[in-house]
Amino acid sequence: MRAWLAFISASALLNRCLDQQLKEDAGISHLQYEILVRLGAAPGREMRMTALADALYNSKSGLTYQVTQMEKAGLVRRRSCPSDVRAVYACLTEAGQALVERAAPGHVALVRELLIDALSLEQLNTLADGLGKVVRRMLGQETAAAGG
Amino acid sequence: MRAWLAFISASALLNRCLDQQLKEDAGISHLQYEILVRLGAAPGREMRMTALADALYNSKSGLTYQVTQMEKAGLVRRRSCPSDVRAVYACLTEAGQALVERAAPGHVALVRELLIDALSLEQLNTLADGLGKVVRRMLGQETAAAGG
DNA sequence: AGCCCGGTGTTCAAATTTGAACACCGGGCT
DNA sequence: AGCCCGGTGTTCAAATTTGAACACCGGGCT
Repeated sequence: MRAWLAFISASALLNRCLDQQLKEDAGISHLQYEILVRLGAAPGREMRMTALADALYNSKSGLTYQVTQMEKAGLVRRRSCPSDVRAVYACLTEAGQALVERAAPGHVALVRELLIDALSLEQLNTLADGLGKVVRRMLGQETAAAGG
Repeated sequence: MRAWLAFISASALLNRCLDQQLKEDAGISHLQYEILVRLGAAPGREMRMTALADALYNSKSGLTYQVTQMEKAGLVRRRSCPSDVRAVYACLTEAGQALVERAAPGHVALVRELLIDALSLEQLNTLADGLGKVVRRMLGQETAAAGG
């Protein structure tokens, strides 16, 4: 179970550390940063609320809260969908775009320092392959796992 | 950055899934389960509050809250230290011990199913070595990272 | 003995997360 | 057209987390 212990420790520490840095650096949480990044990478810089929640493995209500906060801060804007009245798009504003661009270098550098530089290229590839498979398995059998 | 993406995805999914199972299975959160396990493994089934918080990479106030909750549930008991009036020990009660023993098999089985069984022995060793190194590096330079 | 720095665990308010309930709409069926 | 199932995003209360402030004590120094 050495792998498991290392995994949860690394996970907790990395999250804590990155959250800290982003908060000092850009005044946003790691989750808010991820929201900005996803929106920035999406076509038209906008995404459906549900799609965004799924991409971040976050609850719908949690996302509603965060988007509301970020809208107050001017980083994001809500837009309703013309073809489906129920749907809501979250759009990246220019201020949001500017903030990601300002925060990204430091964030990427810290990830590199804490994770990438600690490992060999081979270790990184193994880690990416292995955890990628873990993620695909979990997404494929969420109900099976809950049942058994 | 494939490794990084896989890592945070796996981390979020695993945590969510394990939390879910423990809540259904034993009525406790993943954090509470970890507290019980650490106490169970400690000599005398007790630990200083600060030592416990450090071991779980948790804040002191967060631990105070959780221990209070668990004390109400009868899983844990507070004991003050005779040699240092400031110190407080959290001790595992018999009910707490019984709960871990009841919850552990299912938890371990799920970890095995979701993580261990998805990977080869070689992948597991690489992952344990790599992430272990990451953890040691982070613990060694927490202040350095905050400064740069 | 007296002072002071650093460590201990708790308290508090504010922020965030969680999950259930909700209002509302789309689309398939008759 | 009318019904109904399932999906959309939000609201709400309760639980939890966060971080600063706090009260208190230990131990080294004089």
